[in-house]
Amino acid sequence: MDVYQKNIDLVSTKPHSVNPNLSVDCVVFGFDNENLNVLLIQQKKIGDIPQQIALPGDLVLEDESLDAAAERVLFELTGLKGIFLKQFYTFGDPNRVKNIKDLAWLQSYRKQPQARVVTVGYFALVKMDDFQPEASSFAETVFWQEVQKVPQSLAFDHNEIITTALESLRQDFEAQRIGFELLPEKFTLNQIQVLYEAILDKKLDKRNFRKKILKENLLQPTNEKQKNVLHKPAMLYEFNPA
Amino acid sequence: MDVYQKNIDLVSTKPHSVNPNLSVDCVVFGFDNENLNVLLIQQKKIGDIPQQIALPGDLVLEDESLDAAAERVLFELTGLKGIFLKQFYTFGDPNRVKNIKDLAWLQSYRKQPQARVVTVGYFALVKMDDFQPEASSFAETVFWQEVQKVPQSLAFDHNEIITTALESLRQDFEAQRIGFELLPEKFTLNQIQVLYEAILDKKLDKRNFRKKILKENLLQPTNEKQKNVLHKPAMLYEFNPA
DNA sequence: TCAAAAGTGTTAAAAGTACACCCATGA
DNA sequence: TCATGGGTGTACTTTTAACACTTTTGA
Repeated sequence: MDVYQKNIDLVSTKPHSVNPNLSVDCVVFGFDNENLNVLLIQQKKIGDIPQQIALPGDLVLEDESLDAAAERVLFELTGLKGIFLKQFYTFGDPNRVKNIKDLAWLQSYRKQPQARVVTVGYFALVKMDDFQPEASSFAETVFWQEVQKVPQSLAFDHNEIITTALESLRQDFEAQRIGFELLPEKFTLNQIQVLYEAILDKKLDKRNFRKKILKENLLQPTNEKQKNVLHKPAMLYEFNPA
Repeated sequence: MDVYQKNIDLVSTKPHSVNPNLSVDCVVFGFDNENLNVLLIQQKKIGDIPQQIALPGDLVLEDESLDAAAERVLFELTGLKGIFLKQFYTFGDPNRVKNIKDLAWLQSYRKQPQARVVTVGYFALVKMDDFQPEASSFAETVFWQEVQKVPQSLAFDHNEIITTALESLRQDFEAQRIGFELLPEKFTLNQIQVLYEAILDKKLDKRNFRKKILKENLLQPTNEKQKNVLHKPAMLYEFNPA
């Protein structure tokens, strides 16, 4: 049922005009069967100002929901779509886009570079080799960066946004059993363990981990094993939809 | 260390001007040793339009952080201060203030009644008798309403905001051991249990609950008992700061 | 003496934790 | 034959869950 069925149209702003005070930033975490990465862009070069590294993010359109804005902005900058993005926190320090390091970029890309911008943070978790990011719009390049190796000098307050997103990711991960989507169709138990260790950033006991994960009855063994490995080949499992 | 120490002042907006697109709404939960309540306001009467019930909330000032805005707005409408408010979600449906039922109020109180407004939700949990709310600004009255008895017809999307706030409250409550602050200085074990049951909205086993809560070593018995009760008087406990 | 809430223990099942050795493979 | 990661079981502790009767008080 549409709560707004009785609405009258009060919108006076032009369709597709941007709201200069409201943006979204997307923290897309990617797993490569080894490390947890985050998707970053390098801003296009402007004069002789050093190019900054940033999260994909941009202003929201006036007639667009926040969720839709996150999806659109991620697509425009990185070419990625079909990613489930979840809102996690809104960053509203009045000075968050007032640092001198960000001035040149703001003056080049924003009609109101002095405007206060509140940004709504979104995060997602994907399998890296399912997506081929391609830079466009004001992104010169797009790349995956290991979470532990993200430079401490991102544009705006993007380091803080990533830190907060990581906390939300871990909370969600411990609460629910998400994560199998991040593995190949067939995978070893050790691959899952590496995934869990990457996200939670701690070592887990092999035997206890296996007991726990198998007890959930979400995995079933295939009759295949690893090939061409320099050790005893591991059994391959698959996700059991049930 | 101040991240923004190198800032230059880029603000062109007038100090204390409001941002027409950004608001905060406060969901203050109160406990009266019996039920969980939520703090609501009744809007001031405008012509012959029915007065609506709403959450305390209003637009954010241009040079104000979101946290500060939540604190200020709550104070302006209800007189309450010194309450720890926690951000929980941002509501950004482009039509969330476009329902006809809200039109008269918007036209009376907003310079740009047609503006799209994104609202940042905050919640808090307090002991009801620590605070005496007093209506001011556009609130005609302020009152506590039992959570189960909140009318389904609040202004804007405030019913949805309360529902989401309740989920966040419960999540926080199960995760951490908050909640003792909501009781009188000396309290019975049953009072704590009633509090837990009110917040989590489910019955708990008396013996198991007592075992669990006492094992945490946060409570110590006083040598007082209830008086003038029509049954065996209960031992009074106090919070043990340690 | 009655009504009302206080107070109390046991058992069983489930979940978590710590820990060490043999196995299968390719080089 | 060696290096490498795969694979397995047990004992102990902690946590959770289910469940019923006696006690103390004021009316």
